[in-house]
Amino acid sequence: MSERTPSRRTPAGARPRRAAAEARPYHHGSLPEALLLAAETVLQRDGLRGLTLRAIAREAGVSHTAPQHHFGDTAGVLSELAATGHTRLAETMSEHIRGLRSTKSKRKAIAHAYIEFAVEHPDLFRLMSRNELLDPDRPSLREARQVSARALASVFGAQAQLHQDGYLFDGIDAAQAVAITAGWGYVHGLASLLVDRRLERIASATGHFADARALVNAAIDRMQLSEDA
Amino acid sequence: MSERTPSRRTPAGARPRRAAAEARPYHHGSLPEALLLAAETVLQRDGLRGLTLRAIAREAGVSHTAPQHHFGDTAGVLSELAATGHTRLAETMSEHIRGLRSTKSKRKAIAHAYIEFAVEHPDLFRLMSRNELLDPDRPSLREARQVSARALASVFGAQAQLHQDGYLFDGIDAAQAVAITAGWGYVHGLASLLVDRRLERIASATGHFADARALVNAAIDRMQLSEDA
DNA sequence: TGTACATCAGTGAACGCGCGTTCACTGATGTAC
DNA sequence: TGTACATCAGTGAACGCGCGTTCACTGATGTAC
Repeated sequence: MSERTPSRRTPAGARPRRAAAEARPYHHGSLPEALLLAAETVLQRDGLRGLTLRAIAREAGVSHTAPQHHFGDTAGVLSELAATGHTRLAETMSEHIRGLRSTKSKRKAIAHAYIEFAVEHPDLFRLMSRNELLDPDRPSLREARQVSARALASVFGAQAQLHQDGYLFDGIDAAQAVAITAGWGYVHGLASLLVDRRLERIASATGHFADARALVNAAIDRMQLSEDA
Repeated sequence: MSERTPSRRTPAGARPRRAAAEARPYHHGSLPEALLLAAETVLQRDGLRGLTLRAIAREAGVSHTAPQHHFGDTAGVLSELAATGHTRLAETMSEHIRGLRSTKSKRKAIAHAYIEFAVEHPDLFRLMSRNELLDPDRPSLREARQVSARALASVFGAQAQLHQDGYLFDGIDAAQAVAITAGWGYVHGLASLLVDRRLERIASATGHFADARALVNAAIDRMQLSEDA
């Protein structure tokens, strides 16, 4: 809105030269973080289409060349944003399965966590899948994806000892890879259909489900939950 | 390329006034169809980002206001394009299950058809899911979606007599809706992960699969194929 | 069979917009001596 | 403790680009009489 918004986090000892500027220091201090926050705000408000370098800068209240300085290009910001998404998704999933013992309950729980994340952050969820917009080789994104993949693999990959460090899937056998793919695919598909509003009609046609989310929940409960195929 | 490409379909009796124009009539005759073809060419070549009204017009060799004339706006063209995608997907699926008897074999076959379509037309497949870019109320899109949904429902929806006309899902019971959602979700998720290149690593880590597609095929063969949950 | 007129299909110049990028700059910080 | 200088962080004006949209137009077709 205003062109000179006062900084939200003015360091204690800052003595600004220009009185009119009201305590906004020339250097932001944590601009990259602030830009990512701004990016998410823009994403939620205007969708992926509105998520431009200039829009992010506007939202953060800095000049429109500042984001470029830190992230290089649009793909850079989007990749960092997608990385935080994966990190948060992984956290949600871990929380949901914490304390659960049976594979069955863990699978249900992680599926619900995945769906919940997608529903609560639909645009972020979509962004995380839009590889054409991202730079998949960015270390932060690579790592964050590995973390969320690890969570899924630990629950859907049956008997496995997954490598905690090093390359995530090194040495897993084919059956396990298939199990992980199947579980992930199922959950990802339900989440995608739900977020893209493709299930509205079928959900309402039955008269049995309050909404599409309820239908998806039922589908998760029907999920192949046993160890064997 | 050239500004005056001769029409591909000059009507037999056309007598162009300007000799230099080499038989391109003022009226195209089938511009909407030609524009959709051009749109798909652009989509394949430049991706969704490059799919603008002007690019489509360039590709079709007409003035850049012509598409607007027929489709109104970008969402109009994209919706029509998505509709043709759904129609073709439905055809592929129907072909794949033709002649098969067991539910099991039909489910496998329709899943493979879905995956195959996604792999062969990745950008079109993605477009079909991008509801933000489409006008879901366009009759052609609505109808085409219904046709492809019908194909899926006929195979994943267990015992049902599906309504052949009228509202597709009218009166189906909850269990059937869940079964359809589950089947569709599974297949859609696998297709999405595959198209978005999210399965490369896990596929190659096993040393067992030639590529991600092979992994997905294995996941389909593992699919829950029986009638009961 | 001809003429007038409405309607439809497509053109092309012009517009304003927001975008990413470049560039010379200024303000602040850190380091060498 | 001070001074000089390099480096980093952020600014703001200017640019060219492709986009969708508008508008007055022209060419072709169909219909009424």
